[in-house]
Amino acid sequence: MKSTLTKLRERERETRRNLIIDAAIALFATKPFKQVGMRDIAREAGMSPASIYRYFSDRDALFVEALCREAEAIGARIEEIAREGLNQPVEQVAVSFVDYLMQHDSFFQMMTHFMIDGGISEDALERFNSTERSLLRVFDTLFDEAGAGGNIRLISHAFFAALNGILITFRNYPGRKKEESRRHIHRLARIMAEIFRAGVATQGSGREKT
Amino acid sequence: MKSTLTKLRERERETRRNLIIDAAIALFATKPFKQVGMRDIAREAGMSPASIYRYFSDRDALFVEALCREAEAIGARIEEIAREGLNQPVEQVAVSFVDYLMQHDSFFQMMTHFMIDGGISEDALERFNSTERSLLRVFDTLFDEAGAGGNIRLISHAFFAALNGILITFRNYPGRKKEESRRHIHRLARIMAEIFRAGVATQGSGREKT
DNA sequence: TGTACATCAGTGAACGCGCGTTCACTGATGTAC
DNA sequence: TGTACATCAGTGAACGCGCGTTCACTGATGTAC
Repeated sequence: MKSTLTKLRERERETRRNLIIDAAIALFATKPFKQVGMRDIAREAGMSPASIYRYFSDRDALFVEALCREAEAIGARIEEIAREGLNQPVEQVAVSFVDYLMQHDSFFQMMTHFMIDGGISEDALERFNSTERSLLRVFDTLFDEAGAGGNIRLISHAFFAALNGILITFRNYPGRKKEESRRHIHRLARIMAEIFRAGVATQGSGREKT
Repeated sequence: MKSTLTKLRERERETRRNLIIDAAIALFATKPFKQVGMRDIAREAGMSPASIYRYFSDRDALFVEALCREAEAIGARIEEIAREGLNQPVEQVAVSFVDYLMQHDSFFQMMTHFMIDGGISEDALERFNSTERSLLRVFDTLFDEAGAGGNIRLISHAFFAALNGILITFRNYPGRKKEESRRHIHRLARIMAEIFRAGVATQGSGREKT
């Protein structure tokens, strides 16, 4: 009897927790990552700032949770696109990936934040990483099915990194309107995919000589 | 007479200014970008924090100046490597580029900072951008001389972005020691170069269909 | 040569603000007997 | 059924701290006459 009751309570606790994450995500759609503060999230979630700390040890823990949830969503979407098996899965994935992250700008900012500024807590980092790894795995299978030669793991790492790089470098390329940037990024993503398909097919990249 | 005097004064002013930038750069070698504050720089330059504001309108202005100086250094180095005309210029450039930025970690952090977090002053942004453009031009000529087909500008954009992406994604890949990360990044840079050489030669990437 | 005034570099201390986080407390719900 | 106590969610206000930036002032150097 006791156990069912505690279970109930835990479930409720879990929903509360998710509610907070939802609030954060909702705000990320509104303004840039760095401008989303604990007070904002509390207001959005309909509670006091102090309450959040009953569910998350600190800001990073909450943000990592949100980030991971999003990363999983991206992974699922990519997987789906790859599985639909159109004629050019790599191109499709590339464009979808960059487009998604452009559409969810705060998440990209958050991702780079965690990647660049070190000093995250051990747990958060572990959590973030396992998510990143599973995202990379999706890219692995993509190139596997595209019949890439050589070290597939390295190629998919390179591809994933390349797409991130496109976003970082040209997301805010100044003197360009938003729509122009989008087009440019799309074009670069497609070119990147083409280059990878061609470059990967013709040679066994990734044989480690060292 | 007056003009020579004012010129003298201006020159002195210029040296002071450079001295401050030097101080900032020296600190960047010591600790991460975000941890370098105005007080630190002042101490390093041997002056009071308030004095810095006689030479720079604000923090961003100073940092952009430092960033641009570094970017020019990188550009020069890349150009030299490309000009030395060894058998694999693209690979060489790729590896040198990522290695340089790993060795000057704070600059990479600074670069991404300016790229990701918008809201820089108009002038700073303009300054930063012209430097970025000239760096991109170095990559342009690299691919030009490598005999790339298609739209060279787009290819070099993609390559530049890809290298940035490698750094961002794997610079701090956790669970890896620093030396391992370095090796992995080097390997990815080399693979990226190989893929680009192969992928760019075989097809005319970048024909805009849209 | 001397005096009054303008200009400008330089400064330590203080301001101001944002923001994550904690404090001390309230109120509801469950438990023991 | 009632009473005393434990547990836990929730909270507004306050704390604390970092840090960019400004203030009010000093001192040296140049200029005018």
